[in-house]
Amino acid sequence: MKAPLMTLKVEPIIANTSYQAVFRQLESAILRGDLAMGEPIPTEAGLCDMFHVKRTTVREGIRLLEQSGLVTRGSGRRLIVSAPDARRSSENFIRAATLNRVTLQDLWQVERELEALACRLACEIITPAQLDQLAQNIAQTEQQRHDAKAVIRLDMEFHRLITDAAGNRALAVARDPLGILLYASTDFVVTRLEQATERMIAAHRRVYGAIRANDPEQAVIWMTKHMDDFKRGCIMAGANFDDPIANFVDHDTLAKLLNQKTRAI
Amino acid sequence: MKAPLMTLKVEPIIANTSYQAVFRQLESAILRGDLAMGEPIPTEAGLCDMFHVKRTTVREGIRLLEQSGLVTRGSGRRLIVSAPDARRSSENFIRAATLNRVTLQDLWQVERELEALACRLACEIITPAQLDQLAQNIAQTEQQRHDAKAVIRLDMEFHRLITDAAGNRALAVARDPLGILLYASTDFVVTRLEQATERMIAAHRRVYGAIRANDPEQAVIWMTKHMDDFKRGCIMAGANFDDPIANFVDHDTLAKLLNQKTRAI
DNA sequence: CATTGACTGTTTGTCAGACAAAGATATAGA
DNA sequence: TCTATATCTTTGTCTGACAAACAGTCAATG
Repeated sequence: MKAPLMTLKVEPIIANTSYQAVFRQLESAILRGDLAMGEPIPTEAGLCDMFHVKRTTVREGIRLLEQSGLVTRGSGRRLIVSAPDARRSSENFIRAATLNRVTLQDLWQVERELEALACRLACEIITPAQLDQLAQNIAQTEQQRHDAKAVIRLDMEFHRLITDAAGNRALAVARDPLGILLYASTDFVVTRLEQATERMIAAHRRVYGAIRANDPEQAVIWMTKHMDDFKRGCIMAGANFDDPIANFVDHDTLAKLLNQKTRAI
Repeated sequence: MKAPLMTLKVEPIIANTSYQAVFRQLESAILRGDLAMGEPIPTEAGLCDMFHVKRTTVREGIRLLEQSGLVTRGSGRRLIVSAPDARRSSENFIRAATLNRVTLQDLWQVERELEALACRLACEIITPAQLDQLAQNIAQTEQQRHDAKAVIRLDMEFHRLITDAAGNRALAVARDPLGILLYASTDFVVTRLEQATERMIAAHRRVYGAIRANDPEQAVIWMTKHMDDFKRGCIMAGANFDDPIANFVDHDTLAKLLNQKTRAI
């Protein structure tokens, strides 16, 4: 009697609420380009008229829009249409990774590959200005080699500079959160192993040299060594690579890293 | 006169609203584990008491939480705490990629690398059951080789199966949206080039064989060939790889792909 | 003339209270 | 014990209101 119902293939009923409908329509309008980037969205009162719902409903829909990064707060109160930035993607990824028990190993494996790709791509198209930035980064790292926090920050920046130089926006979006999460758990490595910093600087110099010389193979080789070194350092410092990242990163650290300079992709 | 002000480094003032504060606190509670996964969040009335704000404010905060994927609708009306799933990450990435003018080339370069990584990782730990699924997928593709839509779907599934078999959650989250976007623009390749499907099937068979034989190198080689083939096919079919993906994918197609089977990560 | 300051209307953020409908729970009847 | 009904909770939406922040105008001031 009941059995047939179990075998019946049905789609779950999606109870669409009004505020979700408001969100979907505004989302479509933005993706379609009907709401121009940089322009403010209509006023709440205006949206009320358009959708024939009350302000409370409109506002709840706008909150969904806000959190998805399709509108941001400009100087005034009005919300202006904008493209979701890397920071928001990173936030999303970090939340998902933390709660889904992603391990340090998981992150590292992917990051290792993407860094290599970034090196390869960067070789061909890196600009002199970007090369300068890399050189400057290395110089700063050498100067502040005894300031663990500064070293971590500069290491993150080094990798981010290479990713930027690769000129691949998809890569930038994909790698950013990995880098943030991975390096958020680096501090104990740098602080506990004196040589770690020195090895890091040496590796950075090699990678820089290879990219400058437009030698993708060498760049990839050294970057990979650098990443392997990183893992070895973590393990020597007592990290279990199969532990979920939530074990390594406290939320304060993460929040600070996330709120660092945001780069438009 | 004005110059000094321009050089003064100041941070823009962020006017924190109450509903954002509600969101942040609930977010923290979830990430910290104070609100257990699978449990419903407190009722709106309860939250009003806790935060000393009115229901409208609480509700707007909850909308932010909802859109970030930290709560989902269960069977009832109550919102239950949950980890953001791959689908949500994909939605976010797709929005960001579309609006930031990510090109087909960008996507393809990253996807190519991640597919290779997935193959390498899958070799070591793939289960017999997962191998069976791959074999079954290939068989189905052969059967339905003349149904373009089915072929695309099965191709997507093939790559997803390999990613799953790689057992790396970070990889899964990173690759999923790339796959969706990339294959959302494949249909014209398959429909215009008769041989495309045949070459695809052949490549899939090779990759499957290599993974089954636990031969990472061969698996990567064939997967890479497969990806290169894909690009060549697109270009032969008239696609300009440097065009933003928005040019290739219409929103309806995308919506359908996104609403396909969601897999928990 | 450029700047400042006050005035005005608009828009947003928050509050207060209300009600219908959908779920959840309890209660009575088989 | 199980089922069906009644009752209570909770959510989604509406109504109306108000203070604070913002944009614009326009006169006063140096």
